[in-house]
Amino acid sequence: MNFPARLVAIVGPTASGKSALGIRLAGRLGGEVVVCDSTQVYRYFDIGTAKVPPGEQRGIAHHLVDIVEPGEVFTAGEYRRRAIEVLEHLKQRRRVPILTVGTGLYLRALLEGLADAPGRSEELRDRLRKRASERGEGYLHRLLGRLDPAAAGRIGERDTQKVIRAIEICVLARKSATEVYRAGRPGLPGFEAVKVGLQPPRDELYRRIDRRVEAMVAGGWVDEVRRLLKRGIAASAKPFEFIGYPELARHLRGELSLEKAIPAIQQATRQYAKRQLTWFRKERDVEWFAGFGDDVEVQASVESYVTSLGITAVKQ
RNA sequence: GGACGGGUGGGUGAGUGGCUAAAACCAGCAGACUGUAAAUCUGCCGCUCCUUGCGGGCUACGGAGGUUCGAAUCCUCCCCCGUCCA
Repeated sequence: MNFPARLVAIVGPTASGKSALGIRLAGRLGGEVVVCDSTQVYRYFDIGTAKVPPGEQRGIAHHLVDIVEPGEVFTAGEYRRRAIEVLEHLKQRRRVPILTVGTGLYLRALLEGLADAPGRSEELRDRLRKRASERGEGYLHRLLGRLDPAAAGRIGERDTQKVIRAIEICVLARKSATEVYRAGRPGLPGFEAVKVGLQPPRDELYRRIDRRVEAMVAGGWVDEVRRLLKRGIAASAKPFEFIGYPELARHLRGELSLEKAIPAIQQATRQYAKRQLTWFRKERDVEWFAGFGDDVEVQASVESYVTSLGITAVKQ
């Protein structure tokens, strides 16, 4: 009853074929896909976030997609809570969770847990930002220096986003963020993760990204953005920060031609893929595969790796 | 054919005699990142050598000459691009 259940986490940069591999593994192992992606949680933003359309899911359940409205703020902490619910549920039904991971922070939040720190406070953040604009550059960092010198030391002065979060923890927890972190992280009790990484050759990945962006546009991405705007979703909503959406919104306002928007989106996507690789490279205990997840040979070797660890097909 | 304007490192583009291997931005590469993470931030970014140092050498601002102690910056000629006049 209480022995740890296994889960498989597929990590890799965007367009490396995680979804295809996830569906394939889920099909073979009697599993269900649990998406670990900070953008696919948002409803209505479908094409640009590369959600797998229902028609291509091959009957495999996909969890943690379309769970929040565009106007909502979603966080790593919230992801962890929601994911744990899903995992417990799958465990009860003896289904193997197959995580397709684009957002490294979310995987870490799930597997290692987050410190017992206070959540976001929009009010506090607004106050901090206001004071910062009055007192000028460096104010927030100096404030953090007083509250938590160690944190100020490791966070760059210009990294306002992280400086604010650290101050937020200090103020709300009434002790330094460093101290809060020192208490450790809870991990993910009851589960054991098998991590599989996709790392196709960089040049091939970049080519595939370029082609995929073109395919997305050909597949109606611009219309999707038009509908989102028409629907009244504020251009300031969070998902409108995701790659491609700002560019296409500008295009629809007549400020950017499609001929210029497409290369810009391709470039931003390549840069994103690079950042993902930087993150995943230092992820521990990942078994790496040097190809794309939709390649049948890669699929076969991942499958045999996973089954060799004792994760085998459950009788249907 | 003539008159102007311009040719700078992968790109855009500053620089009008030494402080310039050459601002800034972009691209690229590497990295950091415990509640915005498709975010945010950092470093490197001509070649090369080593005793890795605010170190040495070489190459570089369209081309070739020249002036000067010293030139991306001044002069001459040539080539190319743009605009205008014929």
